[in-house]
Amino acid sequence: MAKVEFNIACTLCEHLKDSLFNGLNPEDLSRINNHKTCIQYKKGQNIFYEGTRPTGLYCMNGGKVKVYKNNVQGKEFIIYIAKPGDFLGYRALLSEEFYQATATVLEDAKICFIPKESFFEVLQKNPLFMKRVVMAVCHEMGIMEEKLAELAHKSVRERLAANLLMLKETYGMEGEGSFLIDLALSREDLASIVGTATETVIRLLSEFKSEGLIAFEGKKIRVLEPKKLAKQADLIVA
Amino acid sequence: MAKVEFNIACTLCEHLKDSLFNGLNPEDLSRINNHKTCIQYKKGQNIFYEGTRPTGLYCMNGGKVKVYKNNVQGKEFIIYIAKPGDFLGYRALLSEEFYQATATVLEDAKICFIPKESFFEVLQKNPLFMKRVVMAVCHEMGIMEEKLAELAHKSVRERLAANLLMLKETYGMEGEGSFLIDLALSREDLASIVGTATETVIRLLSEFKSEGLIAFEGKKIRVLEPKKLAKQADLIVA
DNA sequence: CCAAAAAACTGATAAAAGTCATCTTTTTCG
DNA sequence: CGAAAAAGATGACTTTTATCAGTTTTTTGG
Repeated sequence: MAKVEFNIACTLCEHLKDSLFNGLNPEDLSRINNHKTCIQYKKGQNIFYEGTRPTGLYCMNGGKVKVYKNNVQGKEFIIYIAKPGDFLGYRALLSEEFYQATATVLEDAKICFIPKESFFEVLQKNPLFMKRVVMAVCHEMGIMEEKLAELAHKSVRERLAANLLMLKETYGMEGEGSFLIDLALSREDLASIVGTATETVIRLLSEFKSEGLIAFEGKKIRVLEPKKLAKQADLIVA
Repeated sequence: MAKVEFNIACTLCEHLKDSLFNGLNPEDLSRINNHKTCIQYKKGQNIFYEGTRPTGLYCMNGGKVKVYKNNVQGKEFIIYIAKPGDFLGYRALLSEEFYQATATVLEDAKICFIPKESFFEVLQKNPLFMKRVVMAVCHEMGIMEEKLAELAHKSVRERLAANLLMLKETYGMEGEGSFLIDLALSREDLASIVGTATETVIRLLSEFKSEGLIAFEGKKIRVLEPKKLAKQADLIVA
């Protein structure tokens, strides 16, 4: 499958406002812009692989990408789902390690690649940008700590509810007093997010559905009762 | 309980070499040194609390500290155990958020507090130090990703084995062809590291003991067979 | 040093969730 | 379009692990 290039100036990128590049001075932004390569990926294609060395930064311009680790038996655990505006693969780049996870396209994506040198150059001569990157990394780390504690002590039912709410926050489109999670996620992928078996997710989803908390809309899930779902997630021992 | 101060110059600190402050130029190190307050803590005392705002950075000079989150039912999940040379509470400081975890002394500790302003000043005027901090944060994040995947897909037995090996790597003292984990950890704390119930840890530890993989030495654990323990951890479907 | 508290341990039981087998529905692609 | 593959769904069963209740051992502090 040949790689299809596209091109769009960073200054004209509709997702610049959601990205860490937002606020960069014109000079630095043009440095990024002049060195980037933009590629269109199809669903199922890989962006990078666990165990390989990063050579630059990926910046999402369109689509959705899952970042996941494979365990010995080949079971996936999804660490993150990237959306337009997000950086991809910056953790390993900044710690100068190999990728610890693999990135695969969930929904056809447009992704810009910025070579390591250009990114580091801008990072080094722009303390404010550096500060914003550090803040973002540390914020991400807080989310991970939260996830760890959740994984350690919550039931699968609670984790599924919590993750549906999280997906609603990030990908939710409001309408008809409810929220459509705008992400075509297979049951298997949802299981890899929650950290459970596919069958268990299927069963719990249909429970949530019959309890009127969610509805299915094609491949997508509509959250009908966020508050009731939050009760399911919170483990409130009333 | 009155706080007991102590004082030691950063330049003379025996743990400087293990710390991120290592390699700092004399001027910057003396700035840190001149603004720090060093306090001795007893076992059980708290360093900081979840939900409060960080006002500076803690740098460990002695002892051990657990950093953990409490869930709704009061169950702990231990995110990290800090040892001399480690920074404490820098994540929330750098992301300018509230602490998301609580820090409590496990073994009597000596800890230096560096006010936010001094730390940020050195950070801003010293790009190399900034880079090292960023690398450390991103490395930490990689460890968390690993832990997440482990928690999601490994059994308690495997996780216990993996965590014993991890503790051996960090706190292990070689001797008699085996490694003593130099950390007086209660069964409850070990359960909070593994993410399981105390009773389960007790049962599995005595299994490992009767299988000759570990031995008990007072409150501490000696790893007798790291390789066999690794097999238990790895989930090798032979 | 001794009583009380905390930690460690043990056994029984129940609940949660994984696995396996099978079937149906949907999607993909030649 | 239609066959094959993939995804979704359901039921039966097993395993793991949490929970509860109770006992023993160790630690702590007056």
